[in-house]
Amino acid sequence: MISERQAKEREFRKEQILEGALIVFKSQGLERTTMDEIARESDFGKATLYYYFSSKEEIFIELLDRGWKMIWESIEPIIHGKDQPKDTFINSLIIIGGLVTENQVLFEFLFTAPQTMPITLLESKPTWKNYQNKMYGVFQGLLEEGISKGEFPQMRSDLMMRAIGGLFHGLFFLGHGKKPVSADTMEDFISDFIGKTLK
Amino acid sequence: MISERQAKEREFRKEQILEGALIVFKSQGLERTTMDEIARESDFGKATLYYYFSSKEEIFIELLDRGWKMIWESIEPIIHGKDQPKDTFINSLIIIGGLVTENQVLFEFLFTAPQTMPITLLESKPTWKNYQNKMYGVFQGLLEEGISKGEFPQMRSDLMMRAIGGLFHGLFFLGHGKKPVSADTMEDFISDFIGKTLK
DNA sequence: TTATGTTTCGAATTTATGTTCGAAATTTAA
DNA sequence: TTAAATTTCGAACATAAATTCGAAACATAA
Repeated sequence: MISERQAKEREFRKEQILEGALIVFKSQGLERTTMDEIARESDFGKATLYYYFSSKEEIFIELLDRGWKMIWESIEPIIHGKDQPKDTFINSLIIIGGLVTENQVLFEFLFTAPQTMPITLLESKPTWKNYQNKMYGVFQGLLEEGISKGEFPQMRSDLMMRAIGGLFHGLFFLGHGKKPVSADTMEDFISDFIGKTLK
Repeated sequence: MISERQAKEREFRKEQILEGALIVFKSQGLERTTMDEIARESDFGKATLYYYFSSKEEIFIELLDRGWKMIWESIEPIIHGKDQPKDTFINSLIIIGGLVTENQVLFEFLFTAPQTMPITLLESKPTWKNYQNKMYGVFQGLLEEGISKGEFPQMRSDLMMRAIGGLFHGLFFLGHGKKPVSADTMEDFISDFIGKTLK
């Protein structure tokens, strides 16, 4: 039988492991990350990792699930608010921008990990993918609504969605050199680019 | 001693191997690609691959080198032409767009591979990276020149470069689902987006 | 034809690393 | 205090896949 406190400690240790794993995954990617490195980084024995997680993939997936859940939950209230599409859209982007600057390492991982992931991990219909789909769906819906109401200029919303996906990606990488963006640049970027393009 | 014809045949076989490797790398990434698969795809024995290349990484690098060389050489004449910055800029993008639609598989690889690549492969200052840097440098230079001449609206050229990097990336992926873009979409995209934003 | 150079590849070798095992350490609760 | 439950982890195991080996096939040129 596990007490409340024990459960909390167990959860805390999971988080410690996830934190260490994030650092390694972010710099090495799924394949090149070894359980030895995660163990070293999180300061547990390698076998202990298997006490908390059943495999390396599970750790990876859990990072994505928790991260995307956080994103979704942070924009949900705004989405369900009563603002006009354009305001909802821009406010959501600003919220996400804020999260990103708070949490560079995590977000760089969230936005880039899916591209380096084996297809098998997508076929299991993971939780994080649902949140991601919901989010993209909402954004595209807002764009379309905004266009039909004349709040946005006439444009192909699917193309614009591609651009936005690319833009968020571009926040982290210039060209393909690995040079993370600063908080200021991020602010500038949103107000400058989104502002000019959509207003 | 190797005759001219032998050299050509050898080069041809290298190309066969690279062609097979591209298919596998593109769908599996560097890590999950096995020499067995490259051998099967290119229809050589596994050991034969080592006769032509010294390692799996070398094959990967050679694909990047040849690809980026091709991009650079295709825009170089335009860059050295006498057009105004804005025209040079847009024409270069159009050229690249053309190459991309001709060569989807290769370009998807060229634009996405660097993100999945171990840092060690970047530390060796590879040839392809030089071409890439030259290209980005030229683009940023054109932007700055165009801004100062009033051909482009006032903007922060470094931010716009980030956007452009992201846009090219976004051509291939919507969100993070692996759904390559069609040739038409690509056309639309360039004329629609670049047109609206820069003109 | 034959000797020399070139190319091919199946099988063996090596290495890296994900996962499991089993015993020890620690914590909990009576 | 002590026994049961929980947590920890070093060492062993298993496997996949990169690379090498060595011999055979093939081509070339005298």
